[in-house]
Amino acid sequence: MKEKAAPEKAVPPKQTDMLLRQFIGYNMKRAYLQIQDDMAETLEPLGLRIGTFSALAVIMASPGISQTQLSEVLNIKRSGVVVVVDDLERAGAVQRTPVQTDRRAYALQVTPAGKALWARAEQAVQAHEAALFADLDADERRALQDLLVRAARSGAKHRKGTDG
Amino acid sequence: MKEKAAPEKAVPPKQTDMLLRQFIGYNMKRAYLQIQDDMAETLEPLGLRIGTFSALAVIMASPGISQTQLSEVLNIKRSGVVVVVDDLERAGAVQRTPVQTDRRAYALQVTPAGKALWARAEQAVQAHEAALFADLDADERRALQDLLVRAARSGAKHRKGTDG
DNA sequence: TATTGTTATACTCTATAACTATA
DNA sequence: TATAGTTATAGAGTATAACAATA
Repeated sequence: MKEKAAPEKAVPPKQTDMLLRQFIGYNMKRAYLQIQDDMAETLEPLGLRIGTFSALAVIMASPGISQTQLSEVLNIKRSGVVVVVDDLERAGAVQRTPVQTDRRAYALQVTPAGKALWARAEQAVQAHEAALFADLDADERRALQDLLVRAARSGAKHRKGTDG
Repeated sequence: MKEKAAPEKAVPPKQTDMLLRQFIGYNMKRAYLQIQDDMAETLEPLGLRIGTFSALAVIMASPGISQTQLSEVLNIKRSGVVVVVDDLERAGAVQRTPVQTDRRAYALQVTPAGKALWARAEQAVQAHEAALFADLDADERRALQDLLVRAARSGAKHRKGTDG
């Protein structure tokens, strides 16, 4: 199926991305893309995407949050939040409830159905990650978590562009 | 400018993504997105994007590589490689040279100008990462690198979808 | 028949800008 | 005038599908 008399093999495959392996950004991207598709597949049977899963988690943890606040936590624009919340509302998982003190804003709430959905989704993703990172033991996973959080924090602090 | 009498503060900001922090995927995404924009800004004055930077690195390390091979290393489709190579060729950084043994294929080569460009880009990104991850010491950066590589490898091994 | 590179097209995610209704 | 949510639109990145030239 792929044995065509080995017609050159000009490239030793182990070294092709040698120059990229030195960069944290490259390894981070590889690792993330590796799990992204799998994650989407895990959530699909629950009617969730990565974006709606994340939003649901945040509203679970912060009932009454506004869409603008949600956009800040998720690091996306308010216009993007609309689509995500529309999706969750259509699925019956969250509700836009009026805010008495500010009639422009909505307080987002997770419905009972949404809470049940979250419980299932959280468990599915936990199982998914346990399987995906089976080659790392608990200590290593903790270490990775810690380093990722600190790397993100360090990155945020030393950015050149906006908000230094 | 943003002090409107603190009109509820319904959400304690430290806990909003509490339920997401448990997931490696979430922390990986956060960390990666944190550096992605900065990376793009670092490369822009050199006329490179993350995609063309990566391709240039691979062709540097593997002169004569074909576009199909490049697509495998970069984990993108052949149709996507065309755009990237077009871009690098237009910039005078790489060349499509004919392959005598297979007239369908091109052997990709980095031009002298491309090699000079790579040297500058590599240095710029090294400096960029050194600044961005200043809060991690050398040991911690090595540990992060190692864990990311192993996480990606573990992920690739345990995927459910294609190629188990 | 299968493969290389190519084109055309579509889809996802996100950003920008303009609008409305409130404040 | 500024802000919350909304809409329309556009861009980047990548995917799929079909094609010509070659194997």
